[in-house]
Amino acid sequence: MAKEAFIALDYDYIDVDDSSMIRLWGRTKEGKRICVLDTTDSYFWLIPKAKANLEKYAEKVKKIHLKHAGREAKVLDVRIKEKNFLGQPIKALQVLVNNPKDIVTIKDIAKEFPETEEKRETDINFVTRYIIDKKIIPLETYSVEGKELSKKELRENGWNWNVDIVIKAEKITEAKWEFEPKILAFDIEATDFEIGKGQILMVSLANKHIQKVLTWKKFANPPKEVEFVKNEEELIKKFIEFIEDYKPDFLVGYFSDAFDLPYLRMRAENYDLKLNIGLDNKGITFIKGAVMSSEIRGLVHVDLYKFVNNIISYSLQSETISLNDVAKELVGEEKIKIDLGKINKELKETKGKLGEAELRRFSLYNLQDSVLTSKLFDKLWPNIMELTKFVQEPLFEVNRATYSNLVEHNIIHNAHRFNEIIQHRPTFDEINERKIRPKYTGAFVKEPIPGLYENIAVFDFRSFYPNIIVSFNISCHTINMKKEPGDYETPEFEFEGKKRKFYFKKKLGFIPQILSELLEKRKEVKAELKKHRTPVLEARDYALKTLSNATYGYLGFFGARYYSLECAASIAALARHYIHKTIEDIEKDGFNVMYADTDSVMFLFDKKKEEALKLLEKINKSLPGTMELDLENFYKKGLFVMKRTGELGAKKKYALLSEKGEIKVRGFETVRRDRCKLAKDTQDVVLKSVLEEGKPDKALEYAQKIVKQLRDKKIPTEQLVIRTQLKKEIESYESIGPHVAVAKRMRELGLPVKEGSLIEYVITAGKEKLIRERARLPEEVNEGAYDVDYYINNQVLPAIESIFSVFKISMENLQGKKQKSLKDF
DNA sequence: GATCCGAATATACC
DNA sequence: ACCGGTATATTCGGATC
Repeated sequence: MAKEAFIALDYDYIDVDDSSMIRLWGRTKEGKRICVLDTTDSYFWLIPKAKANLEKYAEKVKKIHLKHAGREAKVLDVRIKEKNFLGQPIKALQVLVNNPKDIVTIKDIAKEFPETEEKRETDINFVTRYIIDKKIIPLETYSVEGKELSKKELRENGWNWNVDIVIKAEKITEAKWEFEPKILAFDIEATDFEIGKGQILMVSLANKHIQKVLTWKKFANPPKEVEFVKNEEELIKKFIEFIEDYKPDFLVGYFSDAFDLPYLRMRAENYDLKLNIGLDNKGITFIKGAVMSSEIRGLVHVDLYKFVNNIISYSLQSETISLNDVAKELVGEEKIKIDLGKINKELKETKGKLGEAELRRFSLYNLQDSVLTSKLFDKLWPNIMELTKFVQEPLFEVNRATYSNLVEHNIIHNAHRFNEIIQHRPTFDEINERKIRPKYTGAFVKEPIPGLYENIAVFDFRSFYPNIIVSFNISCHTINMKKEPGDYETPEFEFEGKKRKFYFKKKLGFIPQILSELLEKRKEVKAELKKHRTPVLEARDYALKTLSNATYGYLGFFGARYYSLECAASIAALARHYIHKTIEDIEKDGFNVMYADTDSVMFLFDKKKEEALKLLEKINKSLPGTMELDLENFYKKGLFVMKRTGELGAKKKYALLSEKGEIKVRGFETVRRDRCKLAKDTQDVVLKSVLEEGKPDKALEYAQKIVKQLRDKKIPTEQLVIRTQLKKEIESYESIGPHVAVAKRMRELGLPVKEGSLIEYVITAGKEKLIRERARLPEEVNEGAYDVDYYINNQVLPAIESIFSVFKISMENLQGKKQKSLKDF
């Protein structure tokens, strides 16, 4: 009997005889690479029609067997069990089969039986099934006891795996030990951005201890990290060798799912090389979906870009999620600046002959990318780890998961605690039906009256939507269309053209319960965080916040297993009800509520802080369930402006000055990335001088100075660059805006533009009427060639006009008076 | 040909 | 296709005078 403390980093399953075996790929406490073999039942559920004779039905199902895919597909056993489904207790058949791959064929036969109402859990991956039933959770540490397979036994089975030890598990128990992941970050440089064209010039590898660049482009005085190889083929061989020798747990890249690994594969194929860097000796699996994934068995491929894009980006300040911007914000370091376009052009024009200095810099650039990726991994590892442990799906999946995936995984991995049969993934037809349903009414936003205010209090609901779900027990399992005694109810609201109410049973549903546990855990973590802040605790808090906040959106998402537009609409209706009630309560106490958006209210507290706090307490006493209103902050000043069109106050646009002197800007051009720097900076100065000093006149002088500088062409072009993202394929635009026109130009120039690219352009002066006809790439713009009028009238003035109009300073009517209009400068 | 207005588009707020 | 609705602002592009 062998015994090893180990951690499961990766999971898969293989056919053994007629059934399937789970492989847990991981690391032992001593640092050996391990593969643990284990088994679990493979099954799905049949939900019978009400009149079905269960015993007879079970006997019939039990007899299903057929030859399929070179195997005997058969039902091993059928068990009649008491289960819950959609909140109702039912009797269901658990159909155990010998191989999970046969579930599809067997369920198709069982589906035709007259007794069959529904089939469920046929779309649960066998790895997920294993994790649910055996509770061997990814990234948790265990101890395994079992039989170690000898080299001979492995050979006999044809199991040529690149691990130190293979154990057939007999017993797996929890065991606490510290795991430090051994990672290797990598990055390639190639002559072309497009996969299928060009070749690989360099590969860099890095972690805390290693910095290495492999290249066949030789040059004098190379940095010490650079190792020259003969040619591209040798480069790929060395890369494979290095990984084989170093034996990392994770191979980490940035955008490597869709670039580095597919590129490497393509070039390796060119030399008949196999990228056998996985532990199963099977190379890399490329999973083509809407976005490509590259999976290496046992050596988990982490693509940090996916994680940042799906999960982290919403909490970042960065305007893009490029490695440069993200690393700058999260690890305080940037990429080495080189002109990749120029290098690629030179490579093409001189058939690959770059200057020595350029190559040296290029190699350092390549290395820095791996170094940044490695550091970014260290920073994000607690987040990835906490989410993985919490939702209990393998690291590879969590790395690439979206919010809805995470919410759903969390539900799936908890359903068994409630004896629930898991709802199926929606079919193509169901998705299409859901997509065409009309939108429901969402949150309430109160229109502010434009002006500069003093002494503002802000209250907001703590985790508003999650707490509504919990307090009103909202889920597709608990919803009632007609009121039953004791039901919770929504206010009356318009839903799909009718005035109506929805009702929710008192008996706690399992989704609200999972959510309430989540909120409870977050409370504990928050309390813990008050005592001591650690990266792991912060990451745990972020994971819990992410999951709880995404639950409401998940319910209204057409791809969700537990989709319910009625529930999502009910949550929104309750949110509207409680924000209105809060506004009324505050107004009843004599305060002036000037603004509200979704879960927050702003009102003039008139220097009566204590009274405001007392009111907060009073409101809280009247709130049901776990709902709670918090004091967000007190502010010294707040500015609200008018919409550009119409005489209404603009929603979602304000600036506040806190008592500590910090300015909080929302919605203004200052915080928008599709405005030029000059407009944003000018607005920022104007906002600051209005809020901090209360001096609009001084701000006006500043604005006038900027306008004059513009007219005199003293503003550097870089301040006038407008950045707009290409959100679709270039050809699919109906309306060609400036950024689309520029993207087309870039494509003609051979520059890399694709969906998602941030297009930079400057508007130049000229006779052409349309703006897009005068939009140019920044590098195309000669000094002073920019269109002064455009930047004054379309960029700078719109950003400040609305602020000045609060102080009755008009841009037009100032002509002839003591002060001059901005347009005169 | 100038002008008006809705549609298309991007981005932010919560 | 990969969580929801609410909201502002800009530019295009076609209709209208």
